Amino acid sequence: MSKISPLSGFPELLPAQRTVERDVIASLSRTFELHGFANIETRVVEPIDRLAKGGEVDKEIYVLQRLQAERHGGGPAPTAELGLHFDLTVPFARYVLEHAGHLEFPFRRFQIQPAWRGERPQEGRYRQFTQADVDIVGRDELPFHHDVEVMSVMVDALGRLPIPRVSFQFNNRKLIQGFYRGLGIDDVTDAIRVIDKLDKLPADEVAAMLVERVGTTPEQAQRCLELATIRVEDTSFVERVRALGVADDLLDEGLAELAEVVEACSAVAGDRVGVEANLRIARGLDYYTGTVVEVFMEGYEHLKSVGGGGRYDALASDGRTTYPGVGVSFGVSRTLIPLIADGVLSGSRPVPSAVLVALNAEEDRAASAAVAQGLRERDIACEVAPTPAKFGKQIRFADRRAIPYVWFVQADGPDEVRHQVKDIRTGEQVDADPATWTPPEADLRPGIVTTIPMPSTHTSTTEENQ
RNA sequence: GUGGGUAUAGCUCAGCUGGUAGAGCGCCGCCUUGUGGUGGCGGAUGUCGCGGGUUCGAGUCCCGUUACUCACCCCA
Repeated sequence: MSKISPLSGFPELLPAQRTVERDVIASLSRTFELHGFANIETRVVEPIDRLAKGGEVDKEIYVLQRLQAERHGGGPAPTAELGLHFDLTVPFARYVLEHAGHLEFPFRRFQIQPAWRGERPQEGRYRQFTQADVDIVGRDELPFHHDVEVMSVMVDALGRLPIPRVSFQFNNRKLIQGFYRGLGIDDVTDAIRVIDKLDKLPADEVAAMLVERVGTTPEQAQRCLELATIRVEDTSFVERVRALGVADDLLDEGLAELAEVVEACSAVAGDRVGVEANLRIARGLDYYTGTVVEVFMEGYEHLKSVGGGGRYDALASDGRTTYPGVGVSFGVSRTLIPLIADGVLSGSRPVPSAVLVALNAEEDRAASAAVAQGLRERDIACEVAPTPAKFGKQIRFADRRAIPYVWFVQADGPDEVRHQVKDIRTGEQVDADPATWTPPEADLRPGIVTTIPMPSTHTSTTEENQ
C-alpha cells in the first residue's frame, strides 16, 4: 500500500536528464521550423472506433473512462469510448479532416507528443513514449517532390542532434510492387511480409517460404531475394535492378522516385547521417504507397528503427476529398532513454541556476536577493543560498548542483560592499560588479554533455516546448 | 500474449548445507571559528517485495502472489 515502485514502461527522467530531452526537442523544433513546418498539438484521446480501425491494435490501446461514469439503466459497466492515441498519424489524419476548412494545403506541420501503447516494455520500447512527426499533406494530390522535401527535413534535423550517427534506409513501394507484378506474383503484400523476415531467417528459408506460402516459383523467389539484398549508398541500385530483367511501368516509376530521394537526401546529409537505398525495407503498415524509410542508429541497431515513415496516398478521406500525405517520425524516447542510460548523453546540471548568491546571515537575505534580482534582469538564472551556512557548505550546495559560480557579498567597511564571484570549478575568485558581470555563454544554461564527437558545438539551448 | 531471471540500506550488491543482518559508494558530523572538492576519525539508515507453509528457529527451504527485468511477438 505505502511502498511505491516504478511502473514498467512509463519512464521518468531526473532533472538533469530532462534537460537533455528538452534540448533535443527544442533542436528538432527549430530545424522543422527552419523548413517552414508549423507546430500543432492534438488532443491525447480519440474515439475508440477511430483508433481501432485496424482491428488488431485493440489490445495496445489504453482506454479512458471516468471512474464514476454513468451506468445507463443499472446495466453492465459503462463502455469505454475514448482511448489514448498510440501514434501521432491517426490523430493527425483526424485533425486534417476536422479542420480542413481552416488549413492551407499543402499543409506542413510537426508534432512532438507522447503516445501510449500497451505492449510489453523493453529497452527502447515503452508504454508511454514521445515521438516527433513531420508530415506534409495535400488535398486531392500531393506532388512527389514533397517526399523528397519531408525526408530531407528529417535528415537535417537528426544530423544536428548530438547522438550517434543515424542511417536512413529508403525504399519505394511502387518499386517493389512493380517488380513483383512484372515478375508475375499476385499477392504482393503477402510476399513483402515474407521478405521482411530476412533479418531473422536465412535467405534459403525465406525463399522456401515464398514458394510454399505465397505460391511463387523457385525462380520468382530467387529474383525477389536478389532484389531484397540490394543495398547501396548511391543510385547504382537502378542499374542493378534493371539487370534483373524485370519490366514494368510502376517499377520504373519507383526506381526514379527512389533515386531522387536518395540523391537529394545525400546532398543534405553531413557526416553524421547516412543515406542508403535498401530494397528490403518494406514497413509493415499497408497504407504506404510510395517512398518508405526506416532510420537506424549506429551501435543501437538492436533498438530496431529509431524512426520511420513514408508516403500514403490516402492518409485521410471524407468521402469526397482524399488527403495524400508523406511523413517521417522519430522516436524521441526510444532514442534518448537508452543513450542517457548508457551515459552517452547527460545534462550538464540538474538546475537552471548559473549562480548561487551566498548568504552571510539571515538579516542579509535582502542584500543577496538584490544581487540575484540584478542578475536576473540580465537573464542570468540564479538563486540565493537557502541558509547562511558556512561558506564551505554553501559552495558545496552549489557544487552538488553543478552550479558553476558562487557570488559573495561582503561588507568591506562601514558603507562599502565588496562583490566577488567564484568559479568553483577552477577556484578562481574575482571582484565583480552585479550590474555588468556575465558568465561565459556556455555556462548560462544547462546543456547536453555528450561523448559523441560533434563537428560544431552549438548543442545547448533551452526553449520551452510542450 | 509466451518463456526465463530477479526482489536485502538512498545506489550497486554480499549473506555457504536454516541460528535474531553486512560491504563499497553515497549521506551526516568533526578534524577545518565562516571559501567546498583530496585525506583522517566518528555516525545514522533496513517491516530482507507481499501472503502462507515447514521448523525450536526462515533473508536463507517449499507454495502462492505482486512487481521489476530479459528474450520472443510487434512496433517509435
